[in-house]
Amino acid sequence: MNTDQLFKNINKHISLSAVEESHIRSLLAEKHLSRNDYILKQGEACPFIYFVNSGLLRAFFLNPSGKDNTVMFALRDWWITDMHCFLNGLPAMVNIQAVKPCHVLCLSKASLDSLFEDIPKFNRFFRILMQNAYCREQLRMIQNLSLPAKDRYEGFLTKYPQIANMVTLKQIASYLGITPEFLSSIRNQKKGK
Amino acid sequence: MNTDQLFKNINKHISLSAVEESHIRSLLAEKHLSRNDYILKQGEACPFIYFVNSGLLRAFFLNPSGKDNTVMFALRDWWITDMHCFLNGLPAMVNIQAVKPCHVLCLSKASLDSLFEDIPKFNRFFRILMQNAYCREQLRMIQNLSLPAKDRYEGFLTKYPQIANMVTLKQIASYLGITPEFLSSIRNQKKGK
DNA sequence: GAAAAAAAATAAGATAGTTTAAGAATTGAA
DNA sequence: TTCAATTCTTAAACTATCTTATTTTTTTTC
Repeated sequence: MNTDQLFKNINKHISLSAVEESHIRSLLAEKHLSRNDYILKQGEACPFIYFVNSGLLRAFFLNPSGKDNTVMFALRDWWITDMHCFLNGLPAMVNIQAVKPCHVLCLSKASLDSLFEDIPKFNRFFRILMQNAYCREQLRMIQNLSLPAKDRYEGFLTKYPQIANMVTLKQIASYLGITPEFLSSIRNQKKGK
Repeated sequence: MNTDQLFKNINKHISLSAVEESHIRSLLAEKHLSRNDYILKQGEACPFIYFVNSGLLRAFFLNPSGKDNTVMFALRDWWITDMHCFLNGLPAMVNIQAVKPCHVLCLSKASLDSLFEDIPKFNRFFRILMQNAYCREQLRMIQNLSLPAKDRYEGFLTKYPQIANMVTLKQIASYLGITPEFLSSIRNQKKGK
């Protein structure tokens, strides 16, 4: 199991001893996903948080009438889960699916809780993770509220150029909260200029 | 300085000794705000996080063309700041203004950092605060993307009935990302039924 | 490398939400 | 208590975005 990327990620914020690292390693499972595989489905239990070693995942919500809304993408070096349901032991609200073949490391809720107890500074690490996630989400909210679709699209291209290159127009539209047809027409306008 | 509410808030997640409580108390300042007073203005420094002892605050973003978007409200027992700018020492992106007269406790970034060092379990407390904030924001994002304005309005009334009673229609519209005129017409439709 | 499947483009008609503007109702400050 | 300011309502014209349907292009699979 390759955990280099993971510990590079964690050590950005706290420093772990070799013993602590190997303790964490003992709590992890790994999973290889093919394109389109699901690691989480709406309505099912959500006992894991995933660290992305490689590949690209997409979390999305299907509303009762089948409309697809992308909650987030996760590239290499990102953490992903349905946080609310993971933390509170609730059935998942969102689906998480591999957009590209993925290699992920899985940490269960029980293991995470044990880390908070056994390695107290892990609280600090996760606090920073949550701070960043909250700020990112808040910024997205401000932009969704204050900008028209075209500007949101340009913001997305600037902020996540790698992701923009790996996902379909449909998935970008679903992230921006517009229809693929409308995004297609936005692209077309831009070309015109 | 009345800190009962504050420690009730903190002790929901960690338990503090009397010594720790009085240490925290020594780091706090308090502030009384009249209606419409600002505790934060876009572009200015954002060195504090505020705990609301009483009253009601609103954080909002004014885009270049003057459109007002409400980022959050904060009632008694809530924490509020421009989190991204507070944590990273950046000029504020949002304004925070008293909707009703307020009594708030102020904690500086430097004091918060010192708490993370001196009372390590404070990391746990703040982690949980950030988890909740992130999940709340994510849920709001899903609803904004997947629901029409009328449903978002009903969701707001159900989730925050107290706030709905204390703020203007204009401010609710600004939170929902629609114009006051359109919210007024939604209200009118509902009355019709 | 060809057939099948999925994605993207295009276009016309429909709708949710905005803009502007004016009058009615509330609210706040003196 | 009154007056000025703000907020709320209403309505018509307008626009961004959606829906539906068809065609073209790209991708996947056998």
